[in-house]
Amino acid sequence: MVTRVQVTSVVDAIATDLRAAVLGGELGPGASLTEAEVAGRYEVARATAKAAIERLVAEAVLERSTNRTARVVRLGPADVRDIYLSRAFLEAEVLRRLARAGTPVPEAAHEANAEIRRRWEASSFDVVEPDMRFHSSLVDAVDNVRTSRMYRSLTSEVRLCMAQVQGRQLLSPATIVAEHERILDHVQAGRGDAAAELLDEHLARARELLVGALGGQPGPEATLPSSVLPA
Amino acid sequence: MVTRVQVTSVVDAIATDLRAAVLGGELGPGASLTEAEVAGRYEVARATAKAAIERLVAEAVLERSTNRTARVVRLGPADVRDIYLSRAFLEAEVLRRLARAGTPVPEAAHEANAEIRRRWEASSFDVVEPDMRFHSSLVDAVDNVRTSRMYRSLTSEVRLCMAQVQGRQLLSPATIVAEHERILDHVQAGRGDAAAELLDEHLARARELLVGALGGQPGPEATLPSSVLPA
DNA sequence: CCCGGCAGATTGTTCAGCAAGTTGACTGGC
DNA sequence: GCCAGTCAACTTGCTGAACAATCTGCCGGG
Repeated sequence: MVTRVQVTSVVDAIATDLRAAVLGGELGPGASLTEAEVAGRYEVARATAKAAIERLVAEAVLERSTNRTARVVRLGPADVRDIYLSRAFLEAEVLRRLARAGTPVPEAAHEANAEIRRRWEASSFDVVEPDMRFHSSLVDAVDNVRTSRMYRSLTSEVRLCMAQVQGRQLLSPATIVAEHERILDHVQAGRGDAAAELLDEHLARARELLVGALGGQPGPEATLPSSVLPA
Repeated sequence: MVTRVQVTSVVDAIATDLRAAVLGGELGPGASLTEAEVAGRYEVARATAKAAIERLVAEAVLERSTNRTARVVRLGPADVRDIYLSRAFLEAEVLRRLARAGTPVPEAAHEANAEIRRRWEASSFDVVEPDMRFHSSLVDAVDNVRTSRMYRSLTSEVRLCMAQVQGRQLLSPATIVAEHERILDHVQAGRGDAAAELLDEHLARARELLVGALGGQPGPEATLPSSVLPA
């Protein structure tokens, strides 16, 4: 049997650590990251720090323009809407394709949803990890590497959102579990359109709560019944 | 009035030039690109060449694993299917949303299609640029920066495919123009599902021709009538 | 013929340094 | 007091040289 080992370069390790720091909230939005600063903190050459920073800029974790120092991105209401809408685009179509192709719902999706339920019953409200896992497992089920890759970049930004609203309560786990369940049912039964519609509402609700937590005004659609939610 | 100037760093310029070389076919699939080689060719420091190469690796124009020299990616039949399927995912949903929201079809889409027709009437068969523009303009019409960004990374890979089949004739311009026209009609009339279905067939056909040109075996669905094309 | 090891090529990373660009504070004029 | 211009400190973009670790191909020994 072949066991693959993950060779991580120094740049990799630093990028990973910095990403964790941002996602963990140790580096808040707008925090500046100088090349020399990073180089000093990890005791590496400036070129190495530069490479790590550039990688995170490419990942949209940091932002920087020429000759200016990198900062942790600050996601505003417009960004959240943009992110959640593109999520909806991808995921809705994925559900339709899964339903049409009759692909059985992946076990991982059920498992992830069960994990949310378990945490909720254990009075834990930190369910973003299994929630992400639920959605990702569905996208991965279409077995398309580019689609999975694109979705991963979106989840990374969603995590960033979560880090920036730090523990603020959003959708209740109970609601999440129930809606996920219904989505899976629709997919399993081949009702792609229904699944897509439900997902749209699910994401729209989460999105507006997130926008609210970030201090934005609710979108116009937030006051309409979900059945007429615009695309 | 404020005019924005595009400041391009050396790394930028080199990456752009190398990308053009790959897309222009001067660097065929599998061609190796040493850091020292690039540094020498442009008379820059190796670190600069390295950065340019890494950027192209991130763009999936080049590929490289640790301690190994970068090569121009060679796209196989599996890659083409993967790319075109993810294109279909994104674009189909875009068409549905445009149709549902009643967004008027962007002028740029009509214009791009007209350009294809003009070139065809001028007996030119190089219509990939306006073809791409047609599809991109539709995606851009939903006005979602992340979606546009994801689609752009796909078109970049499609261009790479085109570079690797070098002028081989694929879909006839006449077919392309007609199908585009019908897709626009469906969208304009609010028939999202019909538009999505048609797009699926359009892309599936292009995909299998491309796979054939790359020497792959046609997919199982290629022999079925397009009406039952799987998702 | 196969295997091991050696030499050259290539990458990962460091260090020191310079030019250009940015930032912020200080100063002088109004 | 406020604005504009100047200047110094900080920061980034890029360079050139260097060294260790890794990879590749070749050659000789078994």
